[in-house]
Amino acid sequence: MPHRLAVVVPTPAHSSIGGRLSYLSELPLLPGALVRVPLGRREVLGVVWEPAAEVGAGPDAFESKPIAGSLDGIDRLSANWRQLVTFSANYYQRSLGEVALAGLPPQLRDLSAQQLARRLKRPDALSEPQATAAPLPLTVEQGEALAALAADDGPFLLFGATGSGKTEVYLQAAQRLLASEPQAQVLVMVPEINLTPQLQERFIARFGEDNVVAMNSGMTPPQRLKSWLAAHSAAARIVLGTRMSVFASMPRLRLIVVDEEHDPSYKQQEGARYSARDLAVYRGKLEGAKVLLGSATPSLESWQACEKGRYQRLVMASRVGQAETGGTAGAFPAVRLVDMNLQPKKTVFSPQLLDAIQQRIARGEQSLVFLNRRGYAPVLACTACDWKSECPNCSAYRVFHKIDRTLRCHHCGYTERVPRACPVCGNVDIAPVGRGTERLEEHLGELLADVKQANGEPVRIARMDADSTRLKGALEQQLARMHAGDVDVLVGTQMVTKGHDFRRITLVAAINPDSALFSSDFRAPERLFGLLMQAAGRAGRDAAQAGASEMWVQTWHPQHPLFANLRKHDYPAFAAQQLREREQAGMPPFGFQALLRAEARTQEAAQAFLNAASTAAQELDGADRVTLYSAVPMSVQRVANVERAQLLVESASRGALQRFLAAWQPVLQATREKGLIRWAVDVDPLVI
DNA sequence: GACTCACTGGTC
DNA sequence: ACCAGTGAGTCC
Repeated sequence: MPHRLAVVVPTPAHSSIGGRLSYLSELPLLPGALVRVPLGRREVLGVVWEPAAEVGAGPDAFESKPIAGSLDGIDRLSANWRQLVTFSANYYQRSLGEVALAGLPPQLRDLSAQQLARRLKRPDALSEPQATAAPLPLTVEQGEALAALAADDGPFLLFGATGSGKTEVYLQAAQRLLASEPQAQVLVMVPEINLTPQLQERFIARFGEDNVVAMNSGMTPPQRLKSWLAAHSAAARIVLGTRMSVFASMPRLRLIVVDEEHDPSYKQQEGARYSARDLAVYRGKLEGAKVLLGSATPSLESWQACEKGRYQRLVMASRVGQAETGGTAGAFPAVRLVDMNLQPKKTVFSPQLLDAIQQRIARGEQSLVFLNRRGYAPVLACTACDWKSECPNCSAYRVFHKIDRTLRCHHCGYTERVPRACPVCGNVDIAPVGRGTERLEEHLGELLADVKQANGEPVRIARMDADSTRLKGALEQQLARMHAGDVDVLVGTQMVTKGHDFRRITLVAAINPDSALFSSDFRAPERLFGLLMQAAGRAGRDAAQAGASEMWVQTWHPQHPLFANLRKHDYPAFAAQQLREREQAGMPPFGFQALLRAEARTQEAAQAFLNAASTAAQELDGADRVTLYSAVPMSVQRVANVERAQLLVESASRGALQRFLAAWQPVLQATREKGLIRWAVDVDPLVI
């Protein structure tokens, strides 16, 4: 046993063994090698992190165990990959092992050596890559974007209007790269699993099935292992995945595309809370790969980076098919604001909007109506006493789902049949309050009951949200119905506004987007503007109908400045206005934030931990360059009977914040509080 | 984080 | 006597 290995294993940062553990090995395994090692009574997967040392060279404070085996059949992970993991772990305050193992397919851990060997041996049916689709002709703007991409190092922000053909730019950028560098690999990230299939189809059509693999959490473990191995061996040229794929091992990575880079899904919301978009930029620099971020409504962080010259902006302002005919912003749907103050009380669909929808039905065109709330009603209430459908485990109401007569908590999942009578006073008259997509669909059905299509058939209304698409294949089926023109009006949550290329839609309506206008979350306006622009982009994608397309917004605040910029489809003006406000307030991207979150049996315990951590922090070097706010309950204070609180840390300097957090870590580990369940640091949080 | 162990309180 | 639930401690 002459060699000592430093191995990272999946342990949390706050567990006294968050760093490297040392094991013994007959062979001097090199950094990046995958090993199976004993940890307590279990056996876990680990990665060798440092060159092997002779036994006796280091301190012998504890008894090192021998490794249980090594995964010889798999190439070592590269120095770049390990550096990406090291940076991520440091930046997001997590252990090396947790980040490293999160980037590896779970089956590597579970399979025995023999099973794995069999997997590796299995010959891939190496058919000739069959690319069936030819590149599309480029617009002038697309051509210019590709030329700029080739001429510089980046990172690049492709600011392209919806329908301007960003995907074609990604495809051809990949194509040009692969043509000039036969060994190169490309990583393409998308925000949601839902968006992978259609993009995957386009990439497969262009590059052939063998060259493209997908990576997302919806895949089965064997599929994930297969994709990972294909990327790791560089057999797959293109990896298409969700945020987790930023950690895909790709030895010849030369281009990273982050589509819809503004999308909050790129921020992991539990465990290691990394931003895949930000890590993509870091990884590009590290590996010498170009980074191309794309969006019609970029994050203000990326927009500001362009203003400062850190990112290079590529602009595609016109829609494909309109640029050539000399069309301008008129090609985008006209924005119609409905002042709800002027409507009769309790109006859900204003008469104007209803009329516009009916006109579409008569012309055989489709409409899309969205409301950011699923279920029938967000609350059920007794009309006699003050009972409301509160969740017994959370500080939130359970949502009424009429379809199966249940009350469901959207936070902890607790579900019950709707009571026949009020559980407090016995009154049988309990009523839904407010509305979700189910109720909206029902209401619209009543309003349009007598309306007929041109052929005399009744109107077809469909609903699309997380509930209606839960079953396997349901989403595909609903999308197919929509594309086939079997639906006249589609009611849905914001999921209907993302990505899908519906050709026959000429009207999009936001029923009640006002809550975001006055939210305490400083990013709410940014998200709303993006959502509405994106939704508007669903309308009039077929050039012939573009002129008659409309985006309707029902609001109680038609004078809000956000809508003035929306009318003009003027993202740059909106961004400039928001950035001025952010700068004055010292908010991101001008200031930097981190949250310390705590979960405990009681709210007092959670806050006591945070306050103790805060007090201890005052003693640290560099504490004068950060601001620590007081502990506050989270907006949903209790989930599944766990009380939650958080503490905000701010600094004008990213570096100062990073240095402070690193110094704080051991203090946090040493802070004990009775009743505390767990805690975590969230760097660059999206939701405060 | 995953796991074990020791201890508690409730039940037949 | 036998559990489920919980809190504390360990893991190279």
